[in-house]
Amino acid sequence: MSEQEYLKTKLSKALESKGFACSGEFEITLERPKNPEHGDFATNVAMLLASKLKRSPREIAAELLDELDLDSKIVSKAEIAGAGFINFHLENQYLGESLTTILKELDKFGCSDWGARKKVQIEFVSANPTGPLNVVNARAATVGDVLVNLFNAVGFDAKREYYVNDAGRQIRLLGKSLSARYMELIGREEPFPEEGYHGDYIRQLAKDIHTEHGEKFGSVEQNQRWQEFSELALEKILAEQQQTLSDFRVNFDIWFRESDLRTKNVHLKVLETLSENGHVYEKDGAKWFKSSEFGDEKDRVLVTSEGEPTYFLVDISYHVDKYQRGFEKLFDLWGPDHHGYIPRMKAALVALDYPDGSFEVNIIQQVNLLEKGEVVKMSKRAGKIIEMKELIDEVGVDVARFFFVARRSQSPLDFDIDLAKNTSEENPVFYVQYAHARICNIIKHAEERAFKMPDHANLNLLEQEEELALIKKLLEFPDIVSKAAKFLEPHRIPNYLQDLAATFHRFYHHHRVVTEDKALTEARLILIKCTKIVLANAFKLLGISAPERM
RNA sequence: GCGCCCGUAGCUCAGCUGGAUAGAGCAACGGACUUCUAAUCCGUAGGUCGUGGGUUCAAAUCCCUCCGGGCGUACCA
Repeated sequence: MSEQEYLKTKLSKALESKGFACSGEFEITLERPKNPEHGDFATNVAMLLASKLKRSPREIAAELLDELDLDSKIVSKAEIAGAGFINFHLENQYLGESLTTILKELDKFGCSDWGARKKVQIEFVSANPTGPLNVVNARAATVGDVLVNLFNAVGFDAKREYYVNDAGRQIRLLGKSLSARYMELIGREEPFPEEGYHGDYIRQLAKDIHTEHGEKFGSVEQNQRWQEFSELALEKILAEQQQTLSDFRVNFDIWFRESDLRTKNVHLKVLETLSENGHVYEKDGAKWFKSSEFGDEKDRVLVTSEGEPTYFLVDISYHVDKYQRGFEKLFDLWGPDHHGYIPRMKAALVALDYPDGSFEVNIIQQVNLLEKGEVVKMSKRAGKIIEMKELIDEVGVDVARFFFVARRSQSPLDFDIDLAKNTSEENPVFYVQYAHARICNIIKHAEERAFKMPDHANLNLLEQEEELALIKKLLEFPDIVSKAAKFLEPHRIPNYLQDLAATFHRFYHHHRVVTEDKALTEARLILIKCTKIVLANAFKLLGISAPERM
């Protein structure tokens, strides 16, 4: 049992036996006070009860305190403070011994099981296969990947999925664009499609195909050529995207193809179900979904007057398919340009009787690249776009991942390229990685002095302020992981890492690990080993490396 | 017009879902290498938490007004 659970149990028992509140009536909150003088944990229950019981909070706190019956081996001091807080101070000896939990759990330290193996899925990036991935895709890739790591760490069975929009109008346009470029290459005119894809990568693709296949497509009938070029372009661009993502250490469990839904007519079945339930009507030759009855601001078209299923309809069927594959909870990460799309998708899934709240969307906000303090203006027309691949080649995977996940994903991110490339003290990534490298070096140094890493030591010797601060910081880790997962806020991990690294560096500068004092050396070796474990576990969640030396 | 996101130190951002004196990093200034790596540490300075109201023992946090910035608002995907 963690010290938090211990305190909560004791508190709720005391509340009941005093008749202040029944168990489950409200949640007992324990917080970690900012000010160390306020102890390691504090609770405000007495203040919350004051108005209900019509008594002074401090009076209530005093009675609770009498009733608590705390183990003095765990809690050294419990006192009333301020307006009616109860502050708990943990016993140093207990703190030291709790390090053994970390030694025992190793790479499992920080994990929990509240997910109960529930199947969840995160769909992210899902960029159109009509061009290279951009920097927002890179941000989404990082956030999604880390979220899955977090979910799995807290006991869910979480999967990464990428939706490939390999059907519909855009793919036809892609084929036509490529065809026009190809024909141009072999000296034959073919008008470039309106709203076609102008990027240089299309020209490059045309060249590749020309080198590979020569002029053979020149004689193919136009519709046939468009079709073949659509497929060729799609597969090549998709392969490129997959390569970029895997170089970025993001590995999807499933690449789901929209065309699979279409060939199996899954979307038509969904249309049928919605119709049967009376959620569909016809107007102006189109079929509409009554999404406004489920919280959307207006109704939406499912099938156009020309008989084309809309992207929306197919997307609904995609989400239905996810449920049918056994996922109980669906998370989508979408770009900022799609947030208006959320209400209608939620509406559709509720209309189909999937539990409200089982589908959630997080918007990944835009990325502003900064160079020399200036925003790098990007424009598709001018062909000035920084691709995901370029950015990563430039700054490195570790740095890019850390930067992308270090901010709340619903806020726009300023990505300072100069800072990211900076391999000095200003770069927070090196700051945290350096802590790990430094520990490895100390351990190596200890071994050279014939100190083997001990299995156990007298951890009561760890009583210096910086040692205790470090231990407490380490013990916070499971809580940080849980909350990062619970609130879908992966940025808590980088924040914590910087905090932990700072606490460690401070300890390092105040105390030597390897000294003549054998017992103390052993205790401190265990302390830094635990620090190393927690750092490595956090790095693993973020998908960045834990360097042994720098 | 309507909807969503954002507004906290010069800059980039945290702030534990309502708690105690609002915190980091960078930039600035002053110190610390004969030591287990100075990619580090110690210290100084820096704030009307956009504005005005409300809710209460308590508001950066919750509700409303307004101001400013970004994005969206298709029988497109």
